[in-house]
Amino acid sequence: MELRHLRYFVVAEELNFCRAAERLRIAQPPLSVQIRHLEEELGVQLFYRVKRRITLSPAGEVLFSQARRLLREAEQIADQVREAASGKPGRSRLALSVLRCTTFCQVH
Amino acid sequence: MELRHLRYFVVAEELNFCRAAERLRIAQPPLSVQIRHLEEELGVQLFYRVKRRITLSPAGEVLFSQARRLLREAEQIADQVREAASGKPGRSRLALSVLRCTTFCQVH
DNA sequence: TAAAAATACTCCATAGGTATTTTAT
DNA sequence: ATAAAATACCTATGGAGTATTTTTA
Repeated sequence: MELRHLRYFVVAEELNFCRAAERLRIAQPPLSVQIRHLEEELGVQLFYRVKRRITLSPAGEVLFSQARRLLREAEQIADQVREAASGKPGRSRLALSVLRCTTFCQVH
Repeated sequence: MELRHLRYFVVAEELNFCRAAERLRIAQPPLSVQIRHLEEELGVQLFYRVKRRITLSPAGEVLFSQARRLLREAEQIADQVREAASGKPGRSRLALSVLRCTTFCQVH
């Protein structure tokens, strides 16, 4: 599983694959393929495909909220790293939130 | 940035690139290249390369702890999704911890 | 001399594109 | 007729390997 799969998945959730592909600036078939790869790797069906209409499966709903969170955290990490390199501690509310959450997770 | 970069990076941190590459079952040059790509994308130096000896930069240290956490969370997400698909709520301590942390992060 | 990182290629796996088919509006 | 997903096939980007160089211990 790569972040690319999750980036595609979270966009694909709220639209049909055609419009999602447009948003992602890729063609529709590659998007369908990547979603299928993700499903195969997880061993789980993420979308119900019924009559050329896609809807999220329960597992897909779990992945949607979690994937969105993970992608947001990945962005925050990149920001933190850049801040650390620029010398400034950069105590933004966002960065602090991440730090607090990290501590919370490590404790539990 | 992809999870692959972070997987390579966290292994590379604790060893020299040669031994890290062995652990990752890839050759040393591709590992060096991927680390460099990560540095280029972040626009940040992660390792000090002094006299063919590598050490973590401050930004690298930030990334190390955060990347380890993100990779762990990615694993937990995959587990959660598989559990959701298998029908069982699967209230493992790990899964609960993630859920709690998610709530915490979303609130703040 | 040995050991480790970087450089310069070569190769190939696979992400992404194009064309087409299928199916349900 | 239209629109959307899937299938088949092709292309090409870039990840990974091999060989070599550089540098330091």
